[in-house]
Amino acid sequence: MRGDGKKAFLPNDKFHPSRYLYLYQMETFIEYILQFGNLNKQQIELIKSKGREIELQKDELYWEAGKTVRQIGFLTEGVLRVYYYNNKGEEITRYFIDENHLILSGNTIDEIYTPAEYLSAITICKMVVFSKQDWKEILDTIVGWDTILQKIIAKHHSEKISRRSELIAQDATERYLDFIQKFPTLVNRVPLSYIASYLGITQSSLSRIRKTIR
Amino acid sequence: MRGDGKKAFLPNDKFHPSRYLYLYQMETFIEYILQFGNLNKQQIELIKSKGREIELQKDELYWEAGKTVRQIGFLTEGVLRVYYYNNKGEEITRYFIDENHLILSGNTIDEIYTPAEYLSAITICKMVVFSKQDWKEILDTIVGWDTILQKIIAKHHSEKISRRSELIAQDATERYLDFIQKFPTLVNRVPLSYIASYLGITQSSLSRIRKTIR
DNA sequence: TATTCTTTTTGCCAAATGGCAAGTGCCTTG
DNA sequence: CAAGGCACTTGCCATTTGGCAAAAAGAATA
Repeated sequence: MRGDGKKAFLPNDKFHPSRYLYLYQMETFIEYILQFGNLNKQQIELIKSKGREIELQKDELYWEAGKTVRQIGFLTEGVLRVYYYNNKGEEITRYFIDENHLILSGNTIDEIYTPAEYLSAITICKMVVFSKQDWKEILDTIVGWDTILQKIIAKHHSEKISRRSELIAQDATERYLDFIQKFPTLVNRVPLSYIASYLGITQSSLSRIRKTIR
Repeated sequence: MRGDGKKAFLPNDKFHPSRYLYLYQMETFIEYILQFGNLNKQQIELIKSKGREIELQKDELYWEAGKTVRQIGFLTEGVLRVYYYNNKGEEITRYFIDENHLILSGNTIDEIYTPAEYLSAITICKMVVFSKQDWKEILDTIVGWDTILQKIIAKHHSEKISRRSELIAQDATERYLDFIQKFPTLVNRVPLSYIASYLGITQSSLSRIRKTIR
């Protein structure tokens, strides 16, 4: 899968697959960042030196409500979901996070961030993570980094708002059609019940709706 | 109303009511900003020198879909609403903006921002506005201004997201109860039809719901 | 105060969605 | 291959919400 059989690696080689894999995730992150602003080689090296790759297993928690978040993460593979419990104790999916999204705890670096919600992996996820400290160092070192961040945040922001508010004006069928149009890559990877709670309908209704569509 | 009859002003006096009114709006803005970070006198003066007060009449547009936004605004009095038209041509209220909120067109300064939605005044509104150019000058001059902004943006962001996503998991009655709890100051100032479209229900349903509640 | 315009409430009925529980299909595990 | 566990589907019926149009209530204006 990774490397596509182009090269054979020997263990302990500095190009050992695991190392290569690491670079691959990081490369994706850099590529993403460069969409929002330019960075020179030195700056890119700094970022690379600070990032660390992690993998989350299915259903593994990345955030937990009430527990301090100490990392900034970038998702390169997999799907996460953010959810909370409403006053009836039901688990409600607030939104999904798919590939190539930054996960900025609370958006500000110097503050301690304690989410009121949970963030867990729907599928196996691969991420690049930075400690808050390293992230702050990047922020202090790279001129223009904050501008890049602001752009990314603004983009995420408007995405989320518009997705959400359009949902509410639609009936259940329209919501689902909208969902598969906006998240074509998620439909087949995310359990029905999560999609249903995201759309604000019951799982059985969604199942029926799905039947009428095809 | 303003000034509360404490003083009598003479026309052309530098303390003439209109001048005083101006300062009052600006004062509110400064006060708001200071919640998010410190500024020295000189910095405050710079901001004051750049801001301009405007008043919007009822139903007057502040943004128009497809038209470039050239201002940053801060609402000190009144209520605005952001709305768009769905594919059935219905007007959907995306959210309300009440007192003490910054209206940052697209969040980034140097870009041209062309909204896809409308922003208009529900009541008479008083605002402090800055041209993008002046705003940029403030940004370039005041160290830490961007940090303050980021905090404000982050706050607005999480407010909006959580308000929206909680709505979708509730039935119509809960949505309304939630609304009056979260926007106690709006309920009596905003026409029923706007609230209904914000909550994703019809006006007549909302009217019926309101009857059952009290 | 009468007139008109706008906003909100209602009645009636249809359509959409929920609740619950059982059924089906698929995958895992022994 | 059998047994159990999930995830999804379905049936049946209750409840909620919508659609439409008319009535009522409030506001604005002359």
